[in-house]
Amino acid sequence: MLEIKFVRQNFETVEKALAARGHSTDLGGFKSCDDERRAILLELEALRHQRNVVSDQIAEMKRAGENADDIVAQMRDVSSKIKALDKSLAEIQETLEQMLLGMPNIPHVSVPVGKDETDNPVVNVVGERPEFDFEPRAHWDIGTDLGILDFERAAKITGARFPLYYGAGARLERALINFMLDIHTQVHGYTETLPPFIVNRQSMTHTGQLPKFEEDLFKLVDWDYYLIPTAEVPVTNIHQDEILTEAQLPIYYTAYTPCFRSEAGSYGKDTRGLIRQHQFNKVELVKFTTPQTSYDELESLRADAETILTKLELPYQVIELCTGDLGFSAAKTYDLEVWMPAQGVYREISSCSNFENFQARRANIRFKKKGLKGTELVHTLNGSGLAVGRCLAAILENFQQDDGSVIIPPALRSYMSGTEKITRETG
RNA sequence: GGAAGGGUGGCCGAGCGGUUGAAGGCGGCGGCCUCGAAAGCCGUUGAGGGUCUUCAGGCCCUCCGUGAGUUCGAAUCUCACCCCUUCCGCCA
Repeated sequence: MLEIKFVRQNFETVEKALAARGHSTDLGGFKSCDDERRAILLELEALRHQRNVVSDQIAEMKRAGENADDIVAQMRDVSSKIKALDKSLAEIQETLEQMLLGMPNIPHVSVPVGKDETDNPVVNVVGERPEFDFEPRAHWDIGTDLGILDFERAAKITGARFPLYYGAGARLERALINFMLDIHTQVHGYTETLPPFIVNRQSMTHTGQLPKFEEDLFKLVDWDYYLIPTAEVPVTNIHQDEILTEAQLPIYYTAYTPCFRSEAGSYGKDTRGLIRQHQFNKVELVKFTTPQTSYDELESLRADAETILTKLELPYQVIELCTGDLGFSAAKTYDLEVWMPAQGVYREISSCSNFENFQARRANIRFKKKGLKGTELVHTLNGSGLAVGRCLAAILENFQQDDGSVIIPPALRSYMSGTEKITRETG
């Protein structure tokens, strides 16, 4: 959420920034609401002041044994006025709040201007794409033939876009999760967390999924609870309504969780394979930092995610999201895209973002500097480190052999009891 | 699900319907003492918003789980909800 004062004082900047995102906001409505709110507030505070002063008078008169019936009667009037104003203030405040909750973050100055994903510049290309002397097959064919993936039966159990793994496939997924968590905790200094997979409406609002993107979420019937679309939601909300000390920062968390997304509006997209599922596994990285360090922290967060791809020997590229493709809450985002030989394209496998204080303001996460008065909002960041299902898909495709088997990347073998290869027999 | 108790400032904890923004303690900060430190002593120390001012700061409003209500006046009374603890029942 943007600060109301900031929007008020930097109208043109905000308008321009939101336009660059392709966001249409009627800021005129905001202005009149904001003016009205302050007018009401002024009047209300004056009346409250009067009430406070006179109430003290009444107390004194009563103590002195005097009769205060006259002013008490007067105050009855003032009180009902206060009540009425209170109500209109609450209403206008709610309207204003909803407007602010619906406004996306302002892109960082370094973010390239563009209209959609075709304008995202490639920052870096890493690793050697594998050469095949045969036609590389898609991971869904490889996995199904090996007997480690079963999309048909998954559809019987639930429906389309759900995964079912067997044997070495299930084990590979688990190995990837453990591998990623171990690297991030033991090498990169993140604290492992295992958060709830279901969160309440407030948590979803804090990180920006609500109120605008309700249709992307799975909601529980009869509960105001939602299945998490990413660990970002529960983990960022760990510190909601807290005042941290500067010495505590930065805080690094990593979490494995399943993620649930309705994928509304993506019917017909990536209908086959593990790329777009309603349920998938992900290891997430989350940081809480001071405003001064957050952009350095974004670079190191991205490097932490890249480490996983490098160790797995998967070719990938780094792109920077342009203003038109940036997510709602993000000020700056890098995407990591892994090479998928069968499709001949790079596919997103990680998204690393700095939200600056956008989420912190919604979630009320602040910190205090030693010896100084007042508080400051922290900056929050997060990134996938990595999406596990897509990672498994990338391994199947990049490490596939002519005979339909798949080599296990060396870095993972110790997590697979030394298994070097998945074959039809071992699968 | 049944019964009881409780949610107060960074933390712990007191609080008669009217100088209680809130005693006391811890922690933090400043000072005294000391070669230095500890201990001890003294002082200081919440957040959000509005408004005035060149700044420092002044003035005002709000906040004692959340939301309604009673009252001239609510941390204090009433109701509903949420959360926590303990006991009983059930259960992975």
